[in-house]
Amino acid sequence: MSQGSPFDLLNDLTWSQQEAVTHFQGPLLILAGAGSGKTRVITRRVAWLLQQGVRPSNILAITFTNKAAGEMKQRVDALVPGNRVWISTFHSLGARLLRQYGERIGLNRNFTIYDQDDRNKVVKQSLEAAGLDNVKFTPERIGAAISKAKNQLLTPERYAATGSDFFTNTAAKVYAIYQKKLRDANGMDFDDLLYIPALALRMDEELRAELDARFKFILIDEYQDTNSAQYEIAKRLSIDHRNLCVVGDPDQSIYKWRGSDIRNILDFERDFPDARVITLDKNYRSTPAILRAASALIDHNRQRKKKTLRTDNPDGQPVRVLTFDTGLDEANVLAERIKEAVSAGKIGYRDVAVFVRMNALTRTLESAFVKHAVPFQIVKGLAFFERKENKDVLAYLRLLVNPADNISFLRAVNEPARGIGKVSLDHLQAYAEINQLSLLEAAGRVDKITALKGKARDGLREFHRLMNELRGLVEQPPEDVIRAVLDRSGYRDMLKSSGDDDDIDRLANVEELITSAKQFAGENGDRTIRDFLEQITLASDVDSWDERQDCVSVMTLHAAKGLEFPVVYIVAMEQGIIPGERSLAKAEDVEEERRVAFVGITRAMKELYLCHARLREFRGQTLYAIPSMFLEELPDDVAEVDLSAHGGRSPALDQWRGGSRAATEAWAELGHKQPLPPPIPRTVTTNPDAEGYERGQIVQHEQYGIGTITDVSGYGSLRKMKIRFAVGGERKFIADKVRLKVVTKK
DNA sequence: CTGCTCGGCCTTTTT
DNA sequence: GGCCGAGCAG
Repeated sequence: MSQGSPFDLLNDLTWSQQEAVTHFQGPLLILAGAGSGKTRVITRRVAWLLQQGVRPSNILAITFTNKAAGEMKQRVDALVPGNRVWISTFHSLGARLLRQYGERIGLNRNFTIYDQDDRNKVVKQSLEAAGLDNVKFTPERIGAAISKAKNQLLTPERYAATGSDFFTNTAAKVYAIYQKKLRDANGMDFDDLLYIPALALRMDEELRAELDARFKFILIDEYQDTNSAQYEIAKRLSIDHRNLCVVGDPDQSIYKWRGSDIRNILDFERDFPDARVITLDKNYRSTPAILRAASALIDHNRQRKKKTLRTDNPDGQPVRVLTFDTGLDEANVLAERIKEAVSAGKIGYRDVAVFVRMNALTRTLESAFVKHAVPFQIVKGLAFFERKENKDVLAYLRLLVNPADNISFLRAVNEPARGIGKVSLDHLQAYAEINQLSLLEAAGRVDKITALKGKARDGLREFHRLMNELRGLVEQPPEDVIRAVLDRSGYRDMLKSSGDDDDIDRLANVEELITSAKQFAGENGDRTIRDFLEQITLASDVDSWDERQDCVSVMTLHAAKGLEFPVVYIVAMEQGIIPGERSLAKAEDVEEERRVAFVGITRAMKELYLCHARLREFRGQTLYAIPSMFLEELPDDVAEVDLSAHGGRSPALDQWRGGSRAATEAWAELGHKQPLPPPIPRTVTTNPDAEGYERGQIVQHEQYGIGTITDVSGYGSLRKMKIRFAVGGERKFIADKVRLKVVTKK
């Protein structure tokens, strides 16, 4: 497509799509069903606005991932070359605004972006500082509460007012300390990147007006997954220039747990009464069979505006539900099937995607694909940068850019070992606290800290000197800085001289970091270490997806949002996995799980396979798995294919339950190389003496199935216990009332 | 005081 | 399987 007349931008679009593209001024809500060409509409709309004479710098387009932003940039550029439209994620926008305008509100632009890991560390420190580290709330839980509060634009004080229970009180106290610690360390967590700009836009009218005038046209993709802070930013930037266009699909809202609020899209018309609403419900992606499955499933959600997806695509093969004996079988058979289909020339590896509900499920797939020599990639963004050795090196870099970054200081200071242990660091932290210094500054005054001596003292002095020396390089090309850090910190020598074989790999990894930085800087001459670090931290999982490679893509259902594949497998469609165990208690949470499944199903273009196994190894134990309730909700034309050893009546399994020696042989005969899990006795021990129950025993309950006894207390008729079930979570029972089969003794 | 090893604990989804 | 804390040796 060339940059020619408006006609070129529109002639392959439907009437509703054209309407959406050519709506000029005023608020616009596009309700776009799955596969209805929404990316195409946004991209064309940006190009169309440019053709209408809107200046590129007046357009702001928000996407859900950096990858989507990059793709949109490319497509807009192909339509209108050389434009300078601002396309990014909300978080990148926030970071950029804070770097640009932060000084107006007293922020240093060299802030470090703290990821969730860092956040939890600061929360933990804050818990300790508040003397609350003995309470039973985990840093993760408190951190999640703080995150939620920020997403709702609640300051610590206002958050404290939302509840008077013990948890809220504790979290509110910690929140205040946490926020101070963050500011002192010149750190921003993910939520701050939205929270601070949103509050600034609320309070600083001058800034708000300036940015509103700058971003005259705003487009937001995946609007159903925005949170209050993001909504506030969008709204505040659309007061003088009310050209806010949002695109989304309530059925694909899958980030409620992260603070996204489905009401943002449902109430858009209330907030903008004059909004034009355009519905795109024609699907260009999938076969009718796949759409029937998707619709039947999502129809079970009660909190939902009814919507029908239509398509003119030819009917393909039926959607198939595949049943396996075990998760291991599932993985192996998948690998074989994919390999066969590719060998037969029907598809390429790149046409296939395998979706999982949880990252933990990729491991089995990984080994099966390796075993069968099926090329694959696991789409998990930061895996490389999350390796210990790379995190260590990145900590040095972060500390160079931001000397106040105490979290990075604590990580780097004794890596390689400089003889600085926990106790010495406690002394250092106490001194820093009293004198209002960063840890690095305190390390520079180590001679004044009498409690420190010997190796620790020398080590800290040396570390301080090293960081000073390296600081001079901070504006140098990123790869040079990393090289200098490796050389002068002793990190490379440590890896080189160790006898550990793994350290050879670690060395290769940190060297690879140099390559990665070089590549990053090569794309644009003036990129610094700071930009490199920001890019890494704000990367999303899909950003690492390389579609140029001819291989099977394995990813979570969440990462799959926005993508499409000719052939899709969803594995482990089992109760407790999807819907997840923790969602079962609340109907609205199960509805979100259903939307997660819906997102997965609607990624498929031609073939869709929904897989489940009868036994699944999970968290170190093998448990019976019940097929997902969502499978029951599919229409009748879905084909059920039982790929278990004997059509579901496996003698191996029966014998295994009996625990006979023959079971091992039968098992091996079926091609299972793994040893058998512990046998489950066939003899049923109903109602053994209530005193006989012990922690750690695996038991079976008539209604809830297999579970593990997690706690036993009391005696006789007062004896109580807790059992954690594979499905349905933990429940309490009175020992001599409950009917249980003991499956394995401890 | 540091640093290693072992054992117990928990595990959704992610910017 | 992976992380954290406890316990122990140097």
